[in-house]
Amino acid sequence: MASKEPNYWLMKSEPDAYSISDLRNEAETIWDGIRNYQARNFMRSMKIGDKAFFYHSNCKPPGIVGLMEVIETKITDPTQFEKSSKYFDPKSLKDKPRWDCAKLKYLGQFKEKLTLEEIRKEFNSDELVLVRSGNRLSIIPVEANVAYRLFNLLGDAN
DNA sequence: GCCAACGTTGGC
DNA sequence: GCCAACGTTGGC
Repeated sequence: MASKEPNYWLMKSEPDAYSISDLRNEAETIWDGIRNYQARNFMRSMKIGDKAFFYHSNCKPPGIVGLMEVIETKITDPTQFEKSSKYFDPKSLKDKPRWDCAKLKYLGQFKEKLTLEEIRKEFNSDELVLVRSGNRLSIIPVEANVAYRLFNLLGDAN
């Protein structure tokens, strides 16, 4: 059976909390700590083999820094049950977890960060919701044609 | 530090 | 079900 084209995503992380360097060192990670239903639902719809742009948020300047691949899905987020975690959710039940996530593997880091400012020059908010002012969604679907244009802007990866 | 853009919560 | 109050995200 021929493999399907991957879907593309953009996933935000504050580099102070978890950066592309951290992922490069660990090779793979579960994307835990998502506590927004829309973002969770997007993560639920990820398929193994999908690609995701790693976006550094809340830093100067924010932008796309690397590329990842989805290697596992439907993982219960363990932090929801950890009392000491900032992501602890007292309303989540062990036999009915509220939060789950995907596992991502490091594919590469781009030689140059593609900044939000540069992305704004190329895309409007209908093409890529990331550039909508006030956008807070931490996991964003990316249409294939938008992904190809991003790759053109990004150039080579290491 | 400010604030726009939401999502969530809870009273009614 | 409405909506005011509140909290969070994240650019600037």
